[in-house]
Amino acid sequence: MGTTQLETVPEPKYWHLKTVLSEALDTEFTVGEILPNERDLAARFGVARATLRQALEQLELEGRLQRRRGVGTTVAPPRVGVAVGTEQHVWPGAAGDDWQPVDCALEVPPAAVAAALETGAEQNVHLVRRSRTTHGQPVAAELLYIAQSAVPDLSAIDAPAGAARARAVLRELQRLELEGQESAVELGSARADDARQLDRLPGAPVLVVTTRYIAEGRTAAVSVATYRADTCRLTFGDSGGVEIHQGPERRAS
Amino acid sequence: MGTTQLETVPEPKYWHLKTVLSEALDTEFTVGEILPNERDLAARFGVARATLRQALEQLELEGRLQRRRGVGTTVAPPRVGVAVGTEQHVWPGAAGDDWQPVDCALEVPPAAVAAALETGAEQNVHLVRRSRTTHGQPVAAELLYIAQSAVPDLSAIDAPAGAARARAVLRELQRLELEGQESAVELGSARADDARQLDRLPGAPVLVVTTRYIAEGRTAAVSVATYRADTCRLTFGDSGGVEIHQGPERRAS
DNA sequence: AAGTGGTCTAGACCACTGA
DNA sequence: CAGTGGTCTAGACCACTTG
Repeated sequence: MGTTQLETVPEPKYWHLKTVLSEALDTEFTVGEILPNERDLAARFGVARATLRQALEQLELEGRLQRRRGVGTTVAPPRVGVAVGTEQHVWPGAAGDDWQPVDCALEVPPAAVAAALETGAEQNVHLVRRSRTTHGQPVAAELLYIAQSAVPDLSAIDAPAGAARARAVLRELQRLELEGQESAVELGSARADDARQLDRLPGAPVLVVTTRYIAEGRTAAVSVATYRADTCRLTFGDSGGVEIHQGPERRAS
Repeated sequence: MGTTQLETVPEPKYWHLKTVLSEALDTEFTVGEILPNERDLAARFGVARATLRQALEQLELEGRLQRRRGVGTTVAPPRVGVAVGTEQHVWPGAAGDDWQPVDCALEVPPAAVAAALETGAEQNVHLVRRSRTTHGQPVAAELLYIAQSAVPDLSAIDAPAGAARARAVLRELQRLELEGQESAVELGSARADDARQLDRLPGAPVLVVTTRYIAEGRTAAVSVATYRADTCRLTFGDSGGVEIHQGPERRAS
Protein backbone atom coordinates (compact mmCIF):
# COMPACT_ATOMS: atom_id res chain seq x y z
CA MET A 1 0.00 0.00 0.00
CA GLY A 2 1.21 3.49 -0.86
CA THR A 3 0.08 4.94 2.44
CA THR A 4 3.06 7.25 2.66
CA GLN A 5 1.40 10.53 1.67
CA LEU A 6 -2.06 10.51 0.32
CA GLU A 7 -3.94 13.63 1.36
CA THR A 8 -1.86 16.68 0.54
CA VAL A 9 -0.31 15.48 -2.71
CA PRO A 10 -1.45 16.81 -6.07
CA GLU A 11 1.21 14.46 -7.42
CA PRO A 12 -0.30 11.91 -9.82
CA LYS A 13 -0.60 8.41 -8.46
CA TYR A 14 1.31 6.82 -11.28
CA TRP A 15 4.19 9.22 -10.68
CA HIS A 16 4.40 8.39 -7.03
CA LEU A 17 4.03 4.74 -7.91
CA LYS A 18 6.91 4.99 -10.34
CA THR A 19 9.12 6.44 -7.63
CA VAL A 20 8.22 3.72 -5.19
CA LEU A 21 8.79 0.99 -7.74
CA SER A 22 12.04 2.55 -8.83
CA GLU A 23 13.37 2.45 -5.30
CA ALA A 24 12.18 -1.11 -4.87
CA LEU A 25 14.02 -2.10 -8.04
CA ASP A 26 17.24 -0.68 -6.61
CA THR A 27 16.98 -2.36 -3.26
CA GLU A 28 14.89 -5.49 -3.53
CA PHE A 29 15.44 -6.83 -7.03
CA THR A 30 18.33 -8.04 -9.13
CA VAL A 31 18.79 -7.80 -12.89
CA GLY A 32 16.70 -10.33 -14.74
CA GLU A 33 14.38 -11.01 -11.84
CA ILE A 34 10.70 -11.33 -12.67
CA LEU A 35 8.23 -8.91 -11.09
CA PRO A 36 4.77 -9.98 -9.93
CA ASN A 37 2.22 -9.72 -12.70
CA GLU A 38 0.36 -6.48 -13.36
CA ARG A 39 -2.91 -7.54 -11.78
CA ASP A 40 -1.22 -8.54 -8.55
CA LEU A 41 0.93 -5.43 -8.45
CA ALA A 42 -2.04 -3.18 -9.05
CA ALA A 43 -3.98 -4.87 -6.27
CA ARG A 44 -1.00 -4.64 -3.95
CA PHE A 45 -0.74 -0.88 -4.46
CA GLY A 46 -4.49 -0.37 -4.44
CA VAL A 47 -4.71 1.17 -7.90
CA ALA A 48 -6.36 0.22 -11.16
CA ARG A 49 -4.31 -1.83 -13.53
CA ALA A 50 -4.20 1.02 -16.05
CA THR A 51 -2.59 3.28 -13.48
CA LEU A 52 -0.04 0.68 -12.58
CA ARG A 53 0.70 0.20 -16.27
CA GLN A 54 1.34 3.91 -16.68
CA ALA A 55 4.09 3.67 -14.09
CA LEU A 56 5.55 0.53 -15.66
CA GLU A 57 5.54 2.17 -19.08
CA GLN A 58 7.68 5.02 -17.84
CA LEU A 59 10.10 2.69 -16.13
CA GLU A 60 10.39 0.69 -19.33
CA LEU A 61 11.00 3.92 -21.26
CA GLU A 62 13.84 4.69 -18.89
CA GLY A 63 15.34 1.28 -19.46
CA ARG A 64 14.66 0.01 -15.96
CA LEU A 65 12.19 -2.71 -16.94
CA GLN A 66 11.60 -5.08 -19.80
CA ARG A 67 8.10 -6.34 -20.53
CA ARG A 68 7.21 -9.19 -22.84
CA ARG A 69 3.72 -10.26 -23.70
CA GLY A 70 2.93 -13.74 -22.57
CA VAL A 71 6.03 -13.83 -20.43
CA GLY A 72 6.15 -11.13 -17.80
CA THR A 73 8.03 -8.09 -16.57
CA THR A 74 11.69 -8.37 -15.70
CA VAL A 75 14.33 -6.03 -14.31
CA ALA A 76 16.40 -4.75 -17.20
CA PRO A 77 20.18 -4.71 -17.22
CA PRO A 78 21.90 -1.30 -17.52
CA ARG A 79 21.74 0.15 -21.00
CA VAL A 80 24.46 -0.92 -23.35
CA GLY A 81 26.60 1.80 -24.87
CA VAL A 82 26.80 1.60 -28.64
CA ALA A 83 29.21 3.80 -30.55
CA VAL A 84 27.57 5.64 -33.40
CA GLY A 85 29.94 8.47 -34.23
CA THR A 86 33.60 7.57 -34.07
CA GLU A 87 36.17 10.31 -34.18
CA GLN A 88 37.75 8.93 -37.32
CA HIS A 89 35.03 8.78 -39.93
CA VAL A 90 34.71 5.54 -41.82
CA TRP A 91 32.39 4.16 -44.44
CA PRO A 92 29.71 1.73 -43.39
CA GLY A 93 30.86 -1.79 -43.99
CA ALA A 94 34.48 -1.03 -43.11
CA ALA A 95 36.36 -3.80 -41.37
CA GLY A 96 35.43 -4.20 -37.76
CA ASP A 97 32.01 -2.66 -37.62
CA ASP A 98 29.39 -4.85 -36.01
CA TRP A 99 26.73 -4.49 -38.66
CA GLN A 100 25.36 -7.47 -40.51
CA PRO A 101 24.30 -6.97 -44.13
CA VAL A 102 20.85 -8.39 -44.68
CA ASP A 103 19.66 -7.41 -48.08
CA CYS A 104 20.23 -5.16 -51.04
CA ALA A 105 17.96 -3.77 -53.73
CA LEU A 106 17.43 -0.87 -56.08
CA GLU A 107 14.64 1.37 -54.88
CA VAL A 108 13.29 4.88 -55.11
CA PRO A 109 14.26 6.59 -51.84
CA PRO A 110 11.98 8.77 -49.73
CA ALA A 111 11.87 12.37 -50.87
CA ALA A 112 14.07 13.72 -48.07
CA VAL A 113 16.78 11.16 -48.83
CA ALA A 114 16.55 11.81 -52.56
CA ALA A 115 17.09 15.51 -51.90
CA ALA A 116 20.21 14.85 -49.84
CA LEU A 117 21.62 12.49 -52.42
CA GLU A 118 20.77 15.01 -55.14
CA THR A 119 19.24 12.33 -57.29
CA GLY A 120 16.22 13.13 -59.35
CA ALA A 121 12.82 12.18 -58.09
CA GLU A 122 11.73 8.65 -58.92
CA GLN A 123 15.35 7.68 -59.48
CA ASN A 124 16.64 4.41 -58.06
CA VAL A 125 19.42 4.17 -55.50
CA HIS A 126 21.02 1.20 -53.80
CA LEU A 127 19.20 0.31 -50.61
CA VAL A 128 21.23 -1.85 -48.26
CA ARG A 129 19.49 -3.20 -45.19
CA ARG A 130 21.65 -4.05 -42.24
CA SER A 131 21.14 -5.03 -38.65
CA ARG A 132 23.35 -4.53 -35.66
CA THR A 133 23.74 -6.73 -32.63
CA THR A 134 25.75 -6.46 -29.45
CA HIS A 135 26.06 -9.25 -26.94
CA GLY A 136 23.74 -11.34 -29.06
CA GLN A 137 20.90 -8.86 -28.76
CA PRO A 138 19.56 -6.95 -31.76
CA VAL A 139 19.97 -3.24 -31.10
CA ALA A 140 19.46 -1.52 -34.43
CA ALA A 141 18.07 -1.84 -37.95
CA GLU A 142 19.40 0.34 -40.72
CA LEU A 143 18.37 1.49 -44.14
CA LEU A 144 21.42 2.63 -46.05
CA TYR A 145 20.80 4.57 -49.25
CA ILE A 146 23.75 4.79 -51.63
CA ALA A 147 23.75 6.93 -54.75
CA GLN A 148 24.34 4.90 -57.86
CA SER A 149 27.04 7.37 -58.86
CA ALA A 150 28.99 6.45 -55.73
CA VAL A 151 29.27 2.82 -56.79
CA PRO A 152 29.54 3.03 -60.55
CA ASP A 153 31.48 -0.15 -61.13
CA LEU A 154 28.53 -2.48 -61.22
CA SER A 155 30.54 -5.10 -63.08
CA ALA A 156 32.29 -5.91 -59.84
CA ILE A 157 28.92 -6.57 -58.25
CA ASP A 158 27.71 -9.81 -59.69
CA ALA A 159 25.70 -11.09 -56.78
CA PRO A 160 22.08 -10.77 -57.85
CA ALA A 161 20.57 -10.13 -54.46
CA GLY A 162 20.72 -10.78 -50.76
CA ALA A 163 23.51 -10.26 -48.27
CA ALA A 164 26.19 -11.14 -50.80
CA ARG A 165 25.16 -8.27 -53.04
CA ALA A 166 25.02 -5.95 -50.03
CA ARG A 167 28.58 -6.84 -49.15
CA ALA A 168 29.71 -6.26 -52.72
CA VAL A 169 28.14 -2.80 -52.83
CA LEU A 170 29.71 -1.84 -49.51
CA ARG A 171 33.07 -3.11 -50.73
CA GLU A 172 32.88 -0.87 -53.75
CA LEU A 173 32.02 2.05 -51.49
CA GLN A 174 35.35 1.74 -49.65
CA ARG A 175 37.17 2.79 -52.81
CA LEU A 176 35.95 6.36 -52.43
CA GLU A 177 37.63 8.75 -50.06
CA LEU A 178 35.29 9.70 -47.23
CA GLU A 179 35.53 13.43 -46.66
CA GLY A 180 33.15 13.83 -43.78
CA GLN A 181 30.00 12.69 -42.13
CA GLU A 182 27.34 14.26 -39.98
CA SER A 183 24.64 12.70 -37.89
CA ALA A 184 21.43 13.61 -36.15
CA VAL A 185 19.56 11.79 -33.40
CA GLU A 186 15.86 12.04 -32.73
CA LEU A 187 13.12 10.12 -31.02
CA GLY A 188 10.78 8.02 -33.10
CA SER A 189 8.57 4.99 -32.88
CA ALA A 190 9.34 1.69 -34.51
CA ARG A 191 7.60 0.85 -37.77
CA ALA A 192 6.24 -2.67 -38.08
CA ASP A 193 9.26 -4.07 -39.95
CA ASP A 194 11.82 -2.41 -37.69
CA ALA A 195 9.93 -3.62 -34.66
CA ARG A 196 10.16 -7.19 -35.90
CA GLN A 197 13.91 -6.91 -36.39
CA LEU A 198 14.35 -5.34 -32.97
CA ASP A 199 12.17 -7.90 -31.24
CA ARG A 200 9.75 -5.26 -30.02
CA LEU A 201 6.14 -4.35 -30.71
CA PRO A 202 5.33 -1.75 -33.35
CA GLY A 203 5.37 1.74 -31.90
CA ALA A 204 8.16 0.97 -29.46
CA PRO A 205 10.33 4.02 -28.77
CA VAL A 206 13.47 4.15 -30.88
CA LEU A 207 16.35 6.52 -31.41
CA VAL A 208 16.65 7.33 -35.08
CA VAL A 209 20.16 8.19 -36.21
CA THR A 210 20.44 9.69 -39.68
CA THR A 211 23.91 10.07 -41.10
CA ARG A 212 25.14 11.73 -44.27
CA TYR A 213 28.36 10.39 -45.77
CA ILE A 214 30.19 12.95 -47.86
CA ALA A 215 32.63 12.16 -50.64
CA GLU A 216 33.81 14.17 -53.63
CA GLY A 217 31.97 17.17 -52.25
CA ARG A 218 28.61 15.46 -52.45
CA THR A 219 26.45 13.26 -50.26
CA ALA A 220 27.33 9.77 -51.39
CA ALA A 221 25.17 7.85 -48.96
CA VAL A 222 22.53 8.38 -46.30
CA SER A 223 21.92 6.01 -43.42
CA VAL A 224 18.76 5.86 -41.33
CA ALA A 225 19.47 3.65 -38.33
CA THR A 226 16.82 2.75 -35.79
CA TYR A 227 18.07 1.89 -32.29
CA ARG A 228 16.07 0.41 -29.44
CA ALA A 229 15.63 3.35 -27.08
CA ASP A 230 14.95 1.16 -24.07
CA THR A 231 18.21 -0.77 -24.17
CA CYS A 232 20.67 1.55 -25.89
CA ARG A 233 22.84 4.49 -24.94
CA LEU A 234 24.36 6.02 -28.06
CA THR A 235 27.91 7.19 -27.61
CA PHE A 236 29.74 9.81 -29.63
CA GLY A 237 33.44 10.36 -29.25
CA ASP A 238 36.68 8.46 -29.02
CA SER A 239 36.10 5.90 -26.32
CA GLY A 240 33.31 3.40 -25.91
CA GLY A 241 31.44 5.71 -23.61
CA VAL A 242 31.49 6.66 -20.02
CA GLU A 243 29.48 5.21 -17.21
CA ILE A 244 27.35 8.19 -16.37
CA HIS A 245 23.65 8.36 -15.87
CA GLN A 246 23.34 4.71 -16.62
CA GLY A 247 21.60 3.41 -13.59
CA PRO A 248 19.18 4.60 -10.93
CA GLU A 249 18.83 8.33 -11.08
CA ARG A 250 20.49 9.91 -8.11
CA ARG A 251 20.64 13.62 -7.53
CA ALA A 252 22.61 15.96 -5.44
CA SER A 253 20.36 17.63 -2.89
CA MET B 1 -15.85 5.18 -38.89
CA GLY B 2 -12.79 3.12 -39.64
CA THR B 3 -14.67 1.02 -42.14
CA THR B 4 -11.63 0.54 -44.34
CA GLN B 5 -10.65 -2.91 -43.14
CA LEU B 6 -12.22 -4.19 -40.03
CA GLU B 7 -12.56 -7.94 -40.25
CA THR B 8 -9.18 -9.32 -41.20
CA VAL B 9 -7.01 -6.86 -39.28
CA PRO B 10 -5.30 -7.85 -36.05
CA GLU B 11 -3.84 -4.34 -36.25
CA PRO B 12 -4.63 -2.38 -33.08
CA LYS B 13 -7.20 0.37 -33.48
CA TYR B 14 -4.94 3.06 -32.10
CA TRP B 15 -2.27 2.13 -34.60
CA HIS B 16 -4.62 2.38 -37.52
CA LEU B 17 -5.95 5.60 -36.05
CA LYS B 18 -2.48 7.01 -35.82
CA THR B 19 -1.90 6.30 -39.49
CA VAL B 20 -5.14 7.95 -40.50
CA LEU B 21 -4.45 11.01 -38.38
CA SER B 22 -0.91 11.21 -39.64
CA GLU B 23 -2.10 11.36 -43.22
CA ALA B 24 -4.74 13.91 -42.33
CA LEU B 25 -2.07 16.08 -40.72
CA ASP B 26 -0.07 16.02 -43.94
CA THR B 27 -2.95 16.90 -46.20
CA GLU B 28 -5.59 18.79 -44.30
CA PHE B 29 -3.76 20.75 -41.63
CA THR B 30 -1.10 23.40 -41.45
CA VAL B 31 1.51 23.97 -38.75
CA GLY B 32 0.03 25.58 -35.68
CA GLU B 33 -3.53 24.71 -36.52
CA ILE B 34 -5.71 23.49 -33.66
CA LEU B 35 -7.25 20.03 -33.86
CA PRO B 36 -10.75 19.26 -32.62
CA ASN B 37 -10.78 18.33 -28.95
CA GLU B 38 -10.23 14.76 -27.85
CA ARG B 39 -13.87 13.99 -27.05
CA ASP B 40 -15.02 15.14 -30.45
CA LEU B 41 -12.23 13.33 -32.27
CA ALA B 42 -12.93 10.11 -30.38
CA ALA B 43 -16.61 10.33 -31.22
CA ARG B 44 -15.85 11.08 -34.86
CA PHE B 45 -13.71 7.94 -35.15
CA GLY B 46 -16.05 5.84 -33.07
CA VAL B 47 -13.53 4.92 -30.40
CA ALA B 48 -13.15 5.53 -26.71
CA ARG B 49 -11.28 8.60 -25.69
CA ALA B 50 -8.48 6.50 -24.17
CA THR B 51 -7.88 4.85 -27.51
CA LEU B 52 -7.81 8.14 -29.33
CA ARG B 53 -5.37 9.42 -26.75
CA GLN B 54 -3.05 6.48 -27.36
CA ALA B 55 -2.78 7.53 -30.99
CA LEU B 56 -2.25 11.18 -30.11
CA GLU B 57 0.45 10.25 -27.61
CA GLN B 58 2.45 8.48 -30.29
CA LEU B 59 2.08 11.35 -32.71
CA GLU B 60 3.27 13.74 -30.01
CA LEU B 61 6.22 11.44 -29.31
CA GLU B 62 7.13 11.66 -32.98
CA GLY B 63 6.99 15.42 -32.86
CA ARG B 64 3.93 15.72 -35.06
CA LEU B 65 1.60 17.16 -32.44
CA GLN B 66 1.81 19.42 -29.45
CA ARG B 67 -0.70 19.12 -26.63
CA ARG B 68 -1.23 21.61 -23.84
CA ARG B 69 -3.58 21.17 -20.95
CA GLY B 70 -6.32 23.74 -20.89
CA VAL B 71 -5.48 24.85 -24.40
CA GLY B 72 -5.74 22.10 -26.95
CA THR B 73 -3.83 20.04 -29.50
CA THR B 74 -1.95 21.77 -32.29
CA VAL B 75 0.05 20.65 -35.28
CA ALA B 76 3.73 20.87 -34.37
CA PRO B 77 6.35 22.50 -36.56
CA PRO B 78 9.19 20.29 -37.83
CA ARG B 79 11.75 19.47 -35.19
CA VAL B 80 14.50 21.99 -34.74
CA GLY B 81 18.06 20.77 -35.17
CA VAL B 82 20.30 21.62 -32.24
CA ALA B 83 24.04 21.04 -32.43
CA VAL B 84 25.37 19.12 -29.47
CA GLY B 85 28.74 17.79 -30.59
CA THR B 86 30.73 20.18 -32.69
CA GLU B 87 33.78 18.93 -34.50
CA GLN B 88 36.08 21.36 -32.70
CA HIS B 89 35.65 20.66 -29.03
CA VAL B 90 35.09 23.67 -26.85
CA TRP B 91 34.42 24.27 -23.20
CA PRO B 92 30.90 25.07 -22.14
CA GLY B 93 30.46 28.78 -21.79
CA ALA B 94 32.78 29.59 -24.67
CA ALA B 95 31.82 32.58 -26.76
CA GLY B 96 28.93 31.97 -29.04
CA ASP B 97 27.18 29.06 -27.42
CA ASP B 98 23.49 29.60 -26.87
CA TRP B 99 23.36 28.51 -23.25
CA GLN B 100 22.17 30.83 -20.53
CA PRO B 101 23.75 30.49 -17.09
CA VAL B 102 21.08 30.30 -14.44
CA ASP B 103 22.68 29.43 -11.19
CA CYS B 104 25.80 28.14 -9.48
CA ALA B 105 26.41 26.33 -6.23
CA LEU B 106 28.69 23.89 -4.47
CA GLU B 107 27.09 20.48 -4.17
CA VAL B 108 27.85 16.82 -3.73
CA PRO B 109 27.39 15.25 -7.16
CA PRO B 110 25.56 11.98 -7.86
CA ALA B 111 27.74 8.93 -7.42
CA ALA B 112 28.22 8.30 -11.15
CA VAL B 113 29.39 11.86 -11.72
CA ALA B 114 31.68 11.75 -8.69
CA ALA B 115 33.31 8.62 -10.09
CA ALA B 116 33.95 10.27 -13.45
CA LEU B 117 35.38 13.38 -11.84
CA GLU B 118 37.48 11.20 -9.55
CA THR B 119 36.48 13.21 -6.55
CA GLY B 120 35.97 11.50 -3.25
CA ALA B 121 32.48 10.62 -2.16
CA GLU B 122 30.67 13.41 -0.35
CA GLN B 123 33.04 15.94 -1.83
CA ASN B 124 31.65 19.17 -3.22
CA VAL B 125 31.97 20.23 -6.85
CA HIS B 126 30.75 23.30 -8.66
CA LEU B 127 27.27 22.78 -10.05
CA VAL B 128 26.32 25.22 -12.77
CA ARG B 129 22.76 25.19 -14.01
CA ARG B 130 22.15 26.44 -17.52
CA SER B 131 19.29 26.51 -19.94
CA ARG B 132 19.29 26.60 -23.69
CA THR B 133 16.82 28.25 -26.00
CA THR B 134 16.49 28.42 -29.76
CA HIS B 135 13.99 30.63 -31.52
CA GLY B 136 12.72 31.76 -28.16
CA GLN B 137 11.69 28.26 -27.13
CA PRO B 138 13.39 26.46 -24.25
CA VAL B 139 14.93 23.25 -25.57
CA ALA B 140 17.27 22.03 -22.89
CA ALA B 141 18.20 22.22 -19.21
CA GLU B 142 21.68 21.32 -18.09
CA LEU B 143 23.46 20.37 -14.92
CA LEU B 144 27.17 21.01 -15.33
CA TYR B 145 29.46 19.52 -12.70
CA ILE B 146 32.93 21.00 -12.54
CA ALA B 147 35.70 19.60 -10.38
CA GLN B 148 37.01 22.14 -7.90
CA SER B 149 40.54 21.30 -9.05
CA ALA B 150 39.65 22.50 -12.56
CA VAL B 151 38.83 25.99 -11.31
CA PRO B 152 41.29 26.51 -8.48
CA ASP B 153 41.53 30.26 -8.68
CA LEU B 154 38.54 31.04 -6.54
CA SER B 155 39.85 34.52 -5.81
CA ALA B 156 38.78 35.51 -9.30
CA ILE B 157 35.28 34.36 -8.53
CA ASP B 158 33.86 36.88 -6.18
CA ALA B 159 30.21 36.66 -7.16
CA PRO B 160 28.49 34.99 -4.24
CA ALA B 161 25.76 33.21 -6.17
CA GLY B 162 23.44 33.25 -9.14
CA ALA B 163 24.14 33.67 -12.82
CA ALA B 164 27.07 36.01 -12.21
CA ARG B 165 28.92 33.36 -10.25
CA ALA B 166 28.12 30.78 -12.94
CA ARG B 167 29.65 33.02 -15.57
CA ALA B 168 32.74 33.56 -13.46
CA VAL B 169 33.27 29.83 -12.98
CA LEU B 170 32.85 29.17 -16.69
CA ARG B 171 35.28 31.98 -17.48
CA GLU B 172 37.91 30.37 -15.29
CA LEU B 173 37.31 27.06 -17.04
CA GLN B 174 38.37 28.53 -20.38
CA ARG B 175 41.93 28.90 -19.08
CA LEU B 176 42.44 25.15 -19.22
CA GLU B 177 43.29 23.41 -22.45
CA LEU B 178 40.46 21.11 -23.49
CA GLU B 179 41.94 17.84 -24.66
CA GLY B 180 38.84 16.00 -25.65
CA GLN B 181 35.21 15.33 -24.97
CA GLU B 182 32.87 12.43 -25.38
CA SER B 183 29.12 12.29 -25.26
CA ALA B 184 26.32 9.79 -24.94
CA VAL B 185 22.63 10.14 -25.77
CA GLU B 186 19.83 8.19 -24.22
CA LEU B 187 16.11 8.40 -23.69
CA GLY B 188 14.78 9.53 -20.36
CA SER B 189 11.82 11.20 -18.78
CA ALA B 190 11.84 14.70 -17.41
CA ARG B 191 12.14 15.17 -13.68
CA ALA B 192 9.85 17.72 -12.10
CA ASP B 193 12.36 20.59 -12.15
CA ASP B 194 13.55 19.92 -15.70
CA ALA B 195 9.96 19.68 -16.85
CA ARG B 196 9.25 23.12 -15.47
CA GLN B 197 12.22 24.62 -17.27
CA LEU B 198 11.23 22.93 -20.50
CA ASP B 199 7.60 23.95 -20.23
CA ARG B 200 6.41 20.33 -20.18
CA LEU B 201 4.75 18.03 -17.69
CA PRO B 202 6.90 15.79 -15.51
CA GLY B 203 7.62 12.51 -17.23
CA ALA B 204 7.77 14.05 -20.68
CA PRO B 205 10.20 12.20 -22.94
CA VAL B 206 13.62 13.80 -23.10
CA LEU B 207 16.94 13.08 -24.71
CA VAL B 208 19.64 13.06 -22.07
CA VAL B 209 23.08 14.03 -23.33
CA THR B 210 25.93 13.35 -20.95
CA THR B 211 29.31 14.78 -21.86
CA ARG B 212 32.72 14.35 -20.30
CA TYR B 213 35.18 17.19 -20.75
CA ILE B 214 38.78 16.07 -20.52
CA ALA B 215 41.72 18.27 -19.59
CA GLU B 216 45.14 17.48 -18.19
CA GLY B 217 44.41 13.81 -18.67
CA ARG B 218 41.47 13.87 -16.30
CA THR B 219 37.77 14.51 -16.48
CA ALA B 220 37.46 18.15 -15.57
CA ALA B 221 33.72 18.50 -15.98
CA VAL B 222 30.61 16.47 -16.65
CA SER B 223 27.49 17.83 -18.24
CA VAL B 224 24.05 16.24 -18.06
CA ALA B 225 21.82 18.05 -20.54
CA THR B 226 18.14 17.27 -20.90
CA TYR B 227 16.58 18.07 -24.29
CA ARG B 228 12.90 18.05 -25.19
CA ALA B 229 12.54 14.90 -27.26
CA ASP B 230 9.37 16.05 -28.96
CA THR B 231 10.78 19.22 -30.47
CA CYS B 232 14.50 18.53 -30.89
CA ARG B 233 16.73 16.75 -33.34
CA LEU B 234 20.25 16.55 -31.96
CA THR B 235 22.94 17.02 -34.56
CA PHE B 236 26.52 15.83 -34.38
CA GLY B 237 29.09 16.93 -36.91
CA ASP B 238 30.35 20.02 -38.65
CA SER B 239 27.25 21.64 -40.10
CA GLY B 240 23.98 22.52 -38.49
CA GLY B 241 22.43 19.29 -39.60
CA VAL B 242 20.78 17.91 -42.64
CA GLU B 243 17.12 17.91 -43.45
CA ILE B 244 16.49 14.22 -43.39
CA HIS B 245 13.74 12.34 -41.67
CA GLN B 246 12.33 15.55 -40.35
CA GLY B 247 8.80 15.45 -41.57
CA PRO B 248 6.14 12.92 -42.42
CA GLU B 249 7.61 9.50 -42.61
CA ARG B 250 7.69 8.40 -46.19
CA ARG B 251 9.15 5.13 -47.31
CA ALA B 252 10.33 3.60 -50.51
CA SER B 253 8.07 0.77 -51.54
C1' DA C 1 -17.50 29.62 -15.94
C1' DA C 2 -16.60 26.94 -19.82
C1' DG C 3 -13.55 24.14 -22.28
C1' DT C 4 -9.28 21.76 -22.66
C1' DG C 5 -6.09 17.90 -21.83
C1' DG C 6 -4.47 14.80 -17.70
C1' DT C 7 -5.58 11.19 -14.39
C1' DC C 8 -8.13 7.27 -12.77
C1' DT C 9 -11.38 3.39 -12.41
C1' DA C 10 -13.34 -1.39 -13.00
C1' DG C 11 -14.28 -3.97 -15.79
C1' DA C 12 -13.75 -6.91 -20.65
C1' DC C 13 -11.56 -9.35 -24.32
C1' DC C 14 -7.46 -10.40 -27.29
C1' DA C 15 -2.62 -12.10 -28.63
C1' DC C 16 1.08 -14.31 -27.25
C1' DT C 17 4.17 -17.55 -24.54
C1' DG C 18 5.24 -21.58 -22.31
C1' DA C 19 4.43 -26.01 -20.06
C1' DC D 1 -4.01 -25.16 -21.40
C1' DA D 2 -3.32 -21.31 -17.91
C1' DG D 3 -0.97 -17.08 -17.29
C1' DT D 4 1.11 -13.02 -19.11
C1' DG D 5 1.05 -8.38 -21.06
C1' DG D 6 -1.62 -5.54 -24.82
C1' DT D 7 -5.88 -3.33 -26.24
C1' DC D 8 -10.31 -1.24 -25.45
C1' DT D 9 -14.46 0.70 -23.26
C1' DA D 10 -17.52 4.19 -20.89
C1' DG D 11 -17.66 6.49 -17.72
C1' DA D 12 -15.77 10.04 -13.72
C1' DC D 13 -13.20 13.72 -11.72
C1' DC D 14 -9.17 16.94 -11.62
C1' DA D 15 -5.81 20.75 -13.12
C1' DC D 16 -5.19 24.12 -16.04
C1' DT D 17 -6.02 28.02 -19.41
C1' DT D 18 -8.73 31.48 -21.27
C1' DG D 19 -12.48 34.77 -21.83
